[in-house]
Amino acid sequence: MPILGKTKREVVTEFRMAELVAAARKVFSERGFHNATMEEIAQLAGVAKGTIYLYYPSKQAAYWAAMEQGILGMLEATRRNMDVAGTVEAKIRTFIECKISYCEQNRDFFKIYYSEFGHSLTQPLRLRKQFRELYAQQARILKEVLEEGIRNQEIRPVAADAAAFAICDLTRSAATQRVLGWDKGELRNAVDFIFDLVWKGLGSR
Amino acid sequence: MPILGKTKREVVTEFRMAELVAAARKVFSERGFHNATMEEIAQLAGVAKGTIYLYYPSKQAAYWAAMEQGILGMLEATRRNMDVAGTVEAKIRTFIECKISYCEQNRDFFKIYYSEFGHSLTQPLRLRKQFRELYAQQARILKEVLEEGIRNQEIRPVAADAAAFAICDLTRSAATQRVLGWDKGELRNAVDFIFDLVWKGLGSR
Amino acid sequence: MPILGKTKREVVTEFRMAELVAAARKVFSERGFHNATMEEIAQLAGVAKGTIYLYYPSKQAAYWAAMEQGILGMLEATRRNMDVAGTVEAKIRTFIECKISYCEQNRDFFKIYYSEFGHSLTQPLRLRKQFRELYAQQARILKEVLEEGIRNQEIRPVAADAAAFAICDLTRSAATQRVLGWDKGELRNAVDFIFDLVWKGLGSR
Amino acid sequence: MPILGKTKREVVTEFRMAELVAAARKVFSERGFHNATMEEIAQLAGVAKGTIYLYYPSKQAAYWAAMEQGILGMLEATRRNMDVAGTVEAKIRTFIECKISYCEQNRDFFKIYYSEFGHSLTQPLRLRKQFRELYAQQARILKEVLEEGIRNQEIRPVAADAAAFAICDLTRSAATQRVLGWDKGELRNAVDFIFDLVWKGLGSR
DNA sequence: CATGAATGAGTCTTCATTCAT
DNA sequence: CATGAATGAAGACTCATTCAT
Repeated sequence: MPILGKTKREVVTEFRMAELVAAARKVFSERGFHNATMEEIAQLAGVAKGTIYLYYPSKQAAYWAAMEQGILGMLEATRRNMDVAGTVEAKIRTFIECKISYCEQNRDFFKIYYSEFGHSLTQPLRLRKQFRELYAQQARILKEVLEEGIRNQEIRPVAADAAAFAICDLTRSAATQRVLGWDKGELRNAVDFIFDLVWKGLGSR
Repeated sequence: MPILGKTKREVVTEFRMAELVAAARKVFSERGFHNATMEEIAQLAGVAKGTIYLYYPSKQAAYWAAMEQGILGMLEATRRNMDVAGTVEAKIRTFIECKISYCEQNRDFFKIYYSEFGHSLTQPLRLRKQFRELYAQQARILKEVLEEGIRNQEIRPVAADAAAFAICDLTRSAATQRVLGWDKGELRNAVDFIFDLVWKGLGSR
Repeated sequence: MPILGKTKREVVTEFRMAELVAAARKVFSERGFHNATMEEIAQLAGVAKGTIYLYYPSKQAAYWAAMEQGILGMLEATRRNMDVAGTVEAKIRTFIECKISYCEQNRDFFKIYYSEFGHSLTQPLRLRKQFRELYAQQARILKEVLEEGIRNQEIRPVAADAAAFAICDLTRSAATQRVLGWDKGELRNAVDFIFDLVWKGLGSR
Repeated sequence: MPILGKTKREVVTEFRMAELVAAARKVFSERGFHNATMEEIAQLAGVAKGTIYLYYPSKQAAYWAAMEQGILGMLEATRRNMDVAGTVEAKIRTFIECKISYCEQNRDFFKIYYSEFGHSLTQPLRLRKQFRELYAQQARILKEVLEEGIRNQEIRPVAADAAAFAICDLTRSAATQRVLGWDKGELRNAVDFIFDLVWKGLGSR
């Protein structure tokens, strides 16, 4: 007797997976990949160790799942809000704000995400590729906006991709400072600061 | 028979330590902290595993020594060159150029350094403190220059420390792209790009 | 509504068990006891893992069932054919031929059977007993024939049980070589070889 | 200060390895490969678990080392005694006697050796190859003797390799019965029985 | 000082078995 | 009867660290 297209079992499964991802995210964010143990994740999720392996084939996979879900969520939120914004200016500001705000509200994710940048130089190539691909998507969204700005002559003719990376990095840095508690000011101020820097720095005059 | 204030033993010790730091740097940079083994470091340095423990009390310590040396070197090089530069403008440009250039020439160090940012959110507090302290020194140098610029009215009255962090991050990002080979252009162009962004972004008009 | 003395349930049960034994035989023969998994057996039998436990209390039991069925089948086939044979000579030849031929036609069984000899030295005593008992039955059949031959003076007065074991072993070895494909000749030749060796070796002259 | 071509360390290493092989042999022979644990082997050898891995890269390797050493020992002993024997008849008898006697005196080895035959049908190909290769060496020695006998017309013109295998198998069976305690008679009798069977069975008349 | 053999705590992963549905 | 998700015990293997030589 499936209701709403889902059997009870499917609902349970979905719930379990969500719990597991959340537990994984929390433990990985607190300990880092290597110091996290499957045992601790299992306990936090309230299941036995073996149960994790019913949902994820390995520690790596669980880690990746936690991160990917977070990145996709951030991407999704950012994109949705940018679509609403009308001007190039508003879109860039929205991008900065959304990312910082999402990271602040999803600290566990942010810690994993951020530390993954650190790994990206030492990890085996295959894992790096996956991560870079997701990261590049963010930059791409921004790049298109920047290119629009350049066509409008709102922005001077710079290398759009380099600029996009720069904005991403500045935003990430700001997020870090807020998550770590170094910056305890208003979100608005942090966004304004970056946006001003960028908008003036790239401005056409 | 001490010569030049150093006994033979001290010279040998110093030499050994330098070799060990270099080996550690290389191995840690290739494998990351957790996947590096003392065995590999020892082999690369041409000593036995136990010997490392005569110079460093733990793996962590060896890691930290490798990183600290690198950061201090970078700091030193940057400072020396900035002192020569006359204007605020030149100093900022020098800062950016020196850091990128140092990172490009010391890739092993850079990889460790960069990945340490990733760890800085998940590491135990004590280690983070040490790292942050060194990192903050760089920002401080820059902050003073920016404050000078603000007094001169070359730079508009922004929060100097936030701006300093922003410049550090932008610079680090550029270094990353160059070390990873994503940016294969002239060093000059990368420096110009960041400098222009910053100088225009922070400029007084 | 029992028909032919069996209710529908009994028929289904019997069918299920036959399927399970066949699946177990196949998987055990391919992987060996330890590397076989209940999961794989279940899949091959087209049932869920838990279902196996409705028919067999443990992995060991399933394994044993697969083997026992095979041994009894071999014993039965051998006995039936020996009963038809008239002379001692014919009976011995039939024994050899039946065993080899049965093994060639039931390779899954043979692999388990053969590997069980290997286990028989390291297994806990209780399991060994069961296996040895079945094995001894074969030797006993042969022993009686040999004793008949000795009474007839067709065979010289040797220890009948030792001779029976020897013939069993020679036969098993021949079967192995055929199953492994080392001996690709006619079945007839293999049988002749063993029989000649034995008949001449044990002959009264 | 090496003495007799060996440093003290080498002597210790050699001793350690011998102890480990012996412990491995004992544990594997009692439990079988899968039920043996590295922990138990280590305890029996009086070392820590990790120490085993200094000498053997894996459980498999330790197992194989224990077996190989035993097979080579048996081969060596057999060959040495056969070389002394003058006639074909004496050589065959010696072969049978040596093998049985070696197995009786090295029961731990024999159990592993014997059980390996069982595995040889289910093991991955690579391992089987190694084992079969060693096994085949024994058969080859015998085969050459048989061929000599055929040339001498002491033996009727049979397939020498099939006969060699048959003798090996008969011998192994006899060894099994003695090791298991089924045959508690004189070694001499067991040897005589097999030899008579074979010698009459293959005899030229 | 230098060595490297030895240690053993620490973890991921597997899989037979159970049991609520 | 049948299911298959959940369990958790068990074990191979790694590697930082120690210490006798």
